[in-house]
Amino acid sequence: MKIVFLGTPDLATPFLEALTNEPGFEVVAVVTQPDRPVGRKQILTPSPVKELAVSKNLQILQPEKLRDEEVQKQLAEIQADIFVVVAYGLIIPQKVLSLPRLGCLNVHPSLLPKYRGPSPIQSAIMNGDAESGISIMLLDKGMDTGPVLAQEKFLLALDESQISLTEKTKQLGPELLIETIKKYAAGEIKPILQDDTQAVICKILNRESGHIDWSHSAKEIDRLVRALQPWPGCWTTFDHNGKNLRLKILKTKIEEEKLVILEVQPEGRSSMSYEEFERGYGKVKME
RNA sequence: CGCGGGGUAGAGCAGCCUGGCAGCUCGUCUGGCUCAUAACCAGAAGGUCACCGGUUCAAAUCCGGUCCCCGCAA
Repeated sequence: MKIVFLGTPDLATPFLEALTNEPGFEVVAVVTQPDRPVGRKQILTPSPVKELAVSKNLQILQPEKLRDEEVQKQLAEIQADIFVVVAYGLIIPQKVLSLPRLGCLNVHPSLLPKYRGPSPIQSAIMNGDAESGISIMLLDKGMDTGPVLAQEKFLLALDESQISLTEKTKQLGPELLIETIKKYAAGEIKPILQDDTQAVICKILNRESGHIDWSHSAKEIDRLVRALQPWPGCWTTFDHNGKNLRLKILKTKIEEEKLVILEVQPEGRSSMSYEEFERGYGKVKME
């Protein structure tokens, strides 16, 4: 089976890894976002998926847009049986979706139709859900609206974080994906349409999403911190010798219904425990 | 050359603007108090003020350069 893989961040790499290791599967091309300038020095950096693809000597495509006709022609010539999309991050036009014989399969880290959209992992934690999961679905023209082929459900830990939930997805997802592709290709799966009335749509996150509103409850703030770490991260500001500085809140916990701040990082400084912070900066008013 | 903050005792910070004894909170060590303690009291050790050069009677502080860490932005 000839597969084209579309993905970009670290989350996508174990899926590509699993596909390349599976006997009978052949990843004939990898599509990932163009190298982006990263960090303070704006160094042009390849995506994690690209790095993996390079190490496996796979053909790589990095179009700025999939709307580009030249790219579409290239993808058509590959004559893939199926496209697999994991956190690609760019819109895939209808024309491209209809290229492969078996369609375009997507891994989405939530129990669709819950958390359609770009921040399913963070949303599940932010909302304090007791369970979440992974869905394998067929892409159609809507955003995460296509029929579902398989789902795996699991419980969330009380201190579940974006990091741990992402890790869970990386551990459980690839196997589910491989199984699903096999069964689907064999005609053993009947795609189940999503119940649009149950759909929950999550928003794209940005820096401001992590700006802590101290009028919120301790539990809400704790969940926000767990959901947004490491990106976009939670922060507040405080006054230090007349300067208003930003303070990243890296780690918190709930103790006796109260919010306990465990680890912070002041602007211009490295991360430190809250005890250390308080020793040096004194009691500060966060706003 | 995208914008900005920082490097001072083991940790976290002040001091720099306006040059003049190296400070604070905590930790460590010693002794005391206590049934006991992370508490309290008394005392002590611990510093190449990132590095290199310049100015000066005198530099953590002013000037120039180098290295390293970080926030914003992307």
